[in-house]
Order: sequence, then C-alpha cells, then structure tokens
Amino acid sequence: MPAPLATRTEVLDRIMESFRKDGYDGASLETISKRVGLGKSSLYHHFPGGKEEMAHAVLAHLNEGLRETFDVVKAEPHPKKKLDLILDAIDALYEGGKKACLLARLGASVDRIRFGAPLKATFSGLMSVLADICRAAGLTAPIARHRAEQAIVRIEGALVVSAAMGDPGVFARTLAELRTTLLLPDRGR
Amino acid sequence: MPAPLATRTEVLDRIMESFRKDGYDGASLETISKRVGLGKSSLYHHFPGGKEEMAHAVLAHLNEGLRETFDVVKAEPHPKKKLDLILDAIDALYEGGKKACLLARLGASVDRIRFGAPLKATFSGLMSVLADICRAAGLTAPIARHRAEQAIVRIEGALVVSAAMGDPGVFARTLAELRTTLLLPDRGR
DNA sequence: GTCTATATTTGGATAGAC
DNA sequence: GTCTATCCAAATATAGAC
Repeated sequence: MPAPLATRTEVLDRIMESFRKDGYDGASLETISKRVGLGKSSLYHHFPGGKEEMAHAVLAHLNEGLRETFDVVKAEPHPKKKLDLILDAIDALYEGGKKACLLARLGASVDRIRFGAPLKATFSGLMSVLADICRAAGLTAPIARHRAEQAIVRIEGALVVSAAMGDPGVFARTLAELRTTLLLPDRGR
Repeated sequence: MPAPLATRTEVLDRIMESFRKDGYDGASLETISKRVGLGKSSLYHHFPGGKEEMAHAVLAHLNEGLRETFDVVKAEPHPKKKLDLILDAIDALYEGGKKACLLARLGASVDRIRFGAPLKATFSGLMSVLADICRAAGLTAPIARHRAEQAIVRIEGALVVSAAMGDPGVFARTLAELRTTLLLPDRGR
C-alpha cells in the first residue's frame, strides 16, 4: 500500500497478487483495494467492468509477460538452454513454489465467470512453446506434444501439492526433474 | 431435492459436490441448500459452525471414503493390481477428469480458513499408500517416496489442466501413463 | 429436523465532491 | 484520478413456529 505512484503495470501486478492468493471469489474489492493502495472508486475508474474486468485485465497482463519470456526463449538457439530459460522464468513467477498459480485459481470460477477462453489460450501458448523446445531437441511431434502437456501438468500439480503440504520442496523437485528429463530421447516402451 | 430421506452421508456427498464445483468461497449457503435439498436453517442444525464446519465435515467424510479404498488396496497382494485398484478409485472419484479435486479447491482458501492440517493429512495418506505400492514392486524407499509424490503431483495437475482446457483427455492420458510407468524399475540416470 | 421469516454483515457498485 | 459517502444485493447466521 505504500507506493504513491502506481503505474498501470503496478496496479495489475497487485491485483494479480490478490487473485493468486485468494482466488476470484475469495478476493473482495475491499482486500484488493487495500493491497493495491487505491480506493474502490479508483479501481472502478480503471476497470469500469468491476471485478470481472480486473480479472480479465490481469490475465491479459500475465499473457503479455509470458510473451516477452517466450521471445527471449525463441532467440536462444540451444534447446537445453531454451528449457532452462523458461523454467527459470516459471520458478521466478511462482517464487520457488511459494506462490499459487493465477490460472489454477481463476479456473475454479470458470463455470460462473467467463474465463474459459483466456485460460485455455494461456495454457495452449505455454504448451506449444514447450513442444517446440522438445522438437528442437530431436523429439517427434507427437512425443513433443505429449511431453509438453505432461510438463505443464506437473508444474500445475506441483504448485497445488506444494501449497497443500506447505512444502515448496515439491515444486523445486518437480522443476529439477523436468530440467533433466524433459528433453531426453524417447525410449519407447 | 428429490430424496426425502437424506442420510448424513448423502448430505455430506452433496455438500462436497458444491465445494468441488464452486470452491469454498464460491459456494454460498443458498446454492448448497438447493443442492442438498435442505433449507439453510436445517443445514445449521446439522452444522452449527456454518460453512466452515461443513467444509471440515466434508473433508473428514472424504478421508473416510479414502480409508475404505486403502483397506481394499491393502488386502490385494499384487503391486500392479494394487495400483490399478487405487487408480480406478481415483478415476471414478473425479469421473474421468470431469470433476475438480476438493482438496485443490479448498486449498485456495487455506490462508483464511483453517484447512491446512486436514488437507496435508489427506495428501500424506495418499502419498504413503502409493509409496507402499512402489516399495512392494521392488523400488527402494527413497525412489518409492519420490514416485509417489510425483504421481500425486501429476494427478492434481491433470485435474487442473483438464478443467482449464476443457479436455478430460489430459486426465485420462495422465492416469494411463501412471498405470504403465509408476512401478517400472529404476534406471538411474 | 425442517421450515419461514428476519436480523446482521459483507460485497459489489455508483454519485458526486475535490 | 482519487476520495468519502452511500446504495443495493447477496451472503452468513439466528429466531422461533411447526
């Protein structure tokens, strides 16, 4: 609440923190207002559509941040370094497993609020970037897609389990294993 | 609202459905009341502590159901059959990935409501059962623990991603892969 | 044990001054 | 652009009849 100058990015970052921590339904305008450091009316000035518009704006904001990361990754030629870059970004985003995933939290309200499309888009984007890396490492397209899907599954699951167990180590171990195994050649079965 | 006789188990099952679908904050007494088929006052008669007590009761109810499954699993001697039994139960519980995980949903409110202990207990229980199966299949204790942890990570993650993508196939593929790989001998690295 | 009715609080949203 | 004050609806919870 201190910062007197709140740029739009800062505002969005803080609203994002509210939704991440409490979920869409658990985050009230009251608590968001306090966290952002702006009164409710000021929030409505920036987001006339209220809480729902805030959530959509936050999702778009997250997507923008991810796109920047993706651009950096694409500029890197080595597959393993690509992977490390993206997992570093994910590790930082969730602060080593101490913070929840916005997408998972908003997903809980997907039946009542219209988050379906942006949520799906974000996951799809992440998935195709990971699949690209897998293919660059020499894996076939179907295997690459499957690996990418399971990587995201494991990242999301690790965040859920880390939070429930109060143990960020779960997340750390999961990321570490992805780093060493995601690009390994396929061994068939 | 049909069932005129609502045994406590039925009531708990329906409340559980409410929390699974909408999360703790998203489930209102109004919607719970409708789903259960009892008026709000009747709910308070059964759960004087209100919504929070309902959630705790539902968690205890889930634990009881899991314990019964665990007992059946323990009676089965073959590791692979043990695994299949437990994954069948999980598949049924989440209806092939179409239903969300109560634990993940309640985890979103863990900072405001006191779910930490029961949540952790449930995950720990599931984890130790899976680890037992892995050890019975010949894996060492540390490997078994790690495999069990990652199995739960993947199950939870698959539920999150399936819901967000609107594709239960993610869950199905994840379970299928766990069936064929969880008990495989360790290959070192 | 369940209901109707009501109290109380909180949450989302707006009006209008500065 | 931000604030204070306020409105209205919804949510939690209780009282008391049956």
